Amino acid sequence: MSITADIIRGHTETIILASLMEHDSYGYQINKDILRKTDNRYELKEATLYTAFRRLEQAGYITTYWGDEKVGARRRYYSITPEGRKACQQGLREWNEAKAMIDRLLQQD
Amino acid sequence: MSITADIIRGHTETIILASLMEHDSYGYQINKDILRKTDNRYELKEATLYTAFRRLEQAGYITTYWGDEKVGARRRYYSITPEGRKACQQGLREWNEAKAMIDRLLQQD
DNA sequence: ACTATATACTTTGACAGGTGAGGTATCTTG
DNA sequence: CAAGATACCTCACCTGTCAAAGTATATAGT
Repeated sequence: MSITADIIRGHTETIILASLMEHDSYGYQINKDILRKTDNRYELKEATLYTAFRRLEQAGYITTYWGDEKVGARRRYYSITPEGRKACQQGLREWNEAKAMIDRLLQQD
Repeated sequence: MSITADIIRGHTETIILASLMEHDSYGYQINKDILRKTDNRYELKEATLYTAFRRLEQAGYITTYWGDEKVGARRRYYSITPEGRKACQQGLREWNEAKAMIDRLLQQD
């Protein structure tokens, strides 16, 4: 596992939820959005992405439906639920707390 | 695993190295330092701490020696090596990069 | 026509770090 | 003398990540 992935670990679900907060989307698109937002520095591995979707669905944080593409590959769209929105906000709060904590632990004083 | 632990995952080694950057120390003390620095909000589990020591030693980032306590339980002290200092600085750089990336991915825009 | 590339989703098995639970031993305090 | 703090260690298990493989459609280049 790359170091970056290990650092990201634990934020994957919140990152996906944050992306779905903007609008419904599908796996491939979400990953491309992540790639764009990070200036091509990071994207989730497919297996990681899709297993995260399963967990989020199981938790009731997202729902899913098939797109009605006439051309190209089929797309499975995901929609965030009210519980998912709460979980996203909670994840964001936890991130801010963890960030402050780690910053304090790593700063030389 | 607690949510916090999952977020911290991947920083454990850098946190320990950062602590040893200040001065040689031993497991129990390092953990108490972490607890103090985070206002009692976080400490490593013992198993996590000691397995991390083994990894860091194996990687050549720390060396170890027994303290010469006349009273009380024996203490195994750890000392950071030049390679460990480099790894700590590298870990700090990676943390700052990852932090900026996650911040961008989680911010609503 | 064929090849490569991009889009798009899925499953399987393995790996690595974190952790609960258990153990050992010493010292201090009530 | 029991309880709690100090101090260390190991094992088995869990969970998220990921490499690898597979399926299918569309497009661009040769």
